[in-house]
Parts: sequence; structure tokens; C-alpha cells
Amino acid sequence: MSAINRPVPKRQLIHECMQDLRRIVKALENYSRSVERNFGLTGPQLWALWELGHTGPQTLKALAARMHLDPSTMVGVVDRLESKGMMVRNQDPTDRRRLSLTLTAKAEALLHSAPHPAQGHLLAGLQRLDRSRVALLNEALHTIVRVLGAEGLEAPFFFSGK
Amino acid sequence: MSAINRPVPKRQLIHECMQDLRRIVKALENYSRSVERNFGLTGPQLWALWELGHTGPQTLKALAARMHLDPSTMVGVVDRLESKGMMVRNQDPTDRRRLSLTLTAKAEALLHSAPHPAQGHLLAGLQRLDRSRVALLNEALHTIVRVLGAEGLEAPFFFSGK
DNA sequence: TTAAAATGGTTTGTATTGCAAATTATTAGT
DNA sequence: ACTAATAATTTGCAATACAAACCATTTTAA
Repeated sequence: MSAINRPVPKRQLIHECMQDLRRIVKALENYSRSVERNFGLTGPQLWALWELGHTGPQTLKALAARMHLDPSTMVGVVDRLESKGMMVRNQDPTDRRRLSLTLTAKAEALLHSAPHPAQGHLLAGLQRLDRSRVALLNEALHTIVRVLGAEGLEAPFFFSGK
Repeated sequence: MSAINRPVPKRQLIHECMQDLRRIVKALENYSRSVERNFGLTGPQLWALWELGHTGPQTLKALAARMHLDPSTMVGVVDRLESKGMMVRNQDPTDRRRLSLTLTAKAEALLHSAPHPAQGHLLAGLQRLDRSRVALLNEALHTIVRVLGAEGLEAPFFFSGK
């Protein structure tokens, strides 16, 4: 799109990446909130449903792990989903400590009509892009994940000046 | 990396994009939390500092707008930052309704040693990539922003089945 | 077999973000 | 002078999120 006389310095590119990421995160949050207003389900709640819909019944701990949440946090999410008639806690007969979280028909129906509830707009947008562009995006996101992953999510955390 | 005999279907690529995005968001959240534990500043708080550090003194409303937050939310963030000695509320002499939020020396020092506090790990990772790769990433993120932006952040919100 | 350790889920406590709606002080407009 | 409009705030509410303590139920080990 732009002539490459003097290439944009790397520093600048990185800066733009950061800003874009923040914007993306914010946009996803906002979308999540609009879904909440219109649907009564928050982002994490929808994500939980979606996850369960794809893995099948799960134990609470497993689901929490998948979502990188603390079990104690998960309890609250499950509580709210159960009270909304989207999920059921079943006792695992072989191990009575464990739950088997399963979706209700209502939730299944919802997921069926909304393949990716948490990010509907983005999904719709992606679907309109041609395949090669999506492939590029895919590649780029993998890079970010790798970069983040390489540093470790547990984040020994460092703060050295540059 | 993979032979392109049968190309990965677009549907699959989109799916991966979604997962990666979720992972990225989560990773940033986690990093933010680790910074909080080690530094006593949350993500939004650091972001606010950083923003102010780049724009100079701002009115509360303006800062809120920049961060896509409600002013009433911003008040809380500023409260906490002020009580941590990172920010000062100054009255604007020309318009006594307005504040002029300014960083303290302490905050300036912190920002100096941490150019991009909110996303330190990612930043460090990006800096290790070569320029062309960062450029690609940049391009990809722009695409996402555009896709999200085109749909509109206010999100008329739709949920039609596919 | 029985006591100790580990596991899965929960409760309690606390903090933050986040918005909406109502409120106050100040400024601008008529 | 009286009425908007504006900037910040307060109040009220809900969800996310984690840590730490706590049951119930296995599993392990003595």
C-alpha cells in the first residue's frame, strides 16, 4: 500500500502492533458486553459453553484449566450458567468428588445458531476475507502466540529498561 | 512448514485464528496480573500511566475516551493511581470543572524503565523478531482491527446462524 | 486395615474493572 | 438572570479473578 523508499523503522512497527493489540482486546471486550446486554451471557460464560460444546462433558477443574481460570473462579461462572438453565452439574458415579458438566438442550441450540458466540463480529469479518488473507492472519497470530508462549505465560516477569 | 497438498480449509483457519486470539487475550491478562503482583499496578492502571506519559497532562474525560472507558470507571482508576503516588489531580485554572491529570516523578521513572509496561513480554519477544516478520505481524493486526472496526465497535450485534 | 496425603469442588474474603443513573459544581448560551 | 451543557463524581450493581481455608472423597502408604 505504501512506497518503500525509507522503510518504516522496526520500533515504529512494534509500537503499532501494541496499539492494535490493545484495540483488538478492547473491541472484543466491548463486543462481549454488547452480547451480554442482548443475550444475558457474558464473554467467559459463552466461552465456557462453547468449550464444553466442543469437548463434551468435562470436569470443572478441566474446564477451568482449558480457560486458564482458577477453579474457584470457575465455580461462579458455572453457578451463573446453571441458574440460566444452560448447564447442569452431574455427579460422576465412579468418583463422587467429580462433576460432569454438561450442556442443556437450550445451550446446544444456542451454540448451534452461533458457532463462535464470543467473537461474532470478528468471525463474520473473517468469513468475508479471502482464504489467503485468512491464512496470513493465522500465521501472524501463531507468531504472537509463540512469542508470548516462549516468554512463558507464568511470566517470571521482567522489567528491564531498553 | 507444511506441504500444501490439500490446503487447510478456510473454516479451519478461522477457527485457529479465534483460538489464538483468545489465547493472546488471556496471556496478556495473565501477564498483567503478574505485573500487578510484582509491581502493585494493574493493566488498566499501567495503561493509563503510559497513555498520560505519551500525551502529556490530560483531562479525565479525555483519558477515559482514549482508553474507551466510561468516565465513572476512570475515576476509580485515577483514585488508585493517586493513592499510589503515581498521579496527581490538578485543577485547570481556566476551567475549574476540569482536572489536569499529571504523572508524578515516580511514575515518569517507572515509565522510563518500562516503555510498554502493559505488554512487556510481548514487547521483548517482538524486539527479537526480525523486521520483516514484525512488518507482517503489523499488517495482520491492521487487518483484524479493520475487520473489527468495519463491523463497528458499537456492535449492532447480530447472531445469525451460518 | 487404618492413617496420611492428595484430589475435586466449594466457600469466604478481597480487589478491580465496568457501566448506568443520579448528583454537584462550574461554565456557556440565550 | 435563567437555562443548557459539561466535567467530574457518587452510588448501586454485577462479573471476573485469585488466594486461602475448608469439606468430601479417593488414593497411597505404613
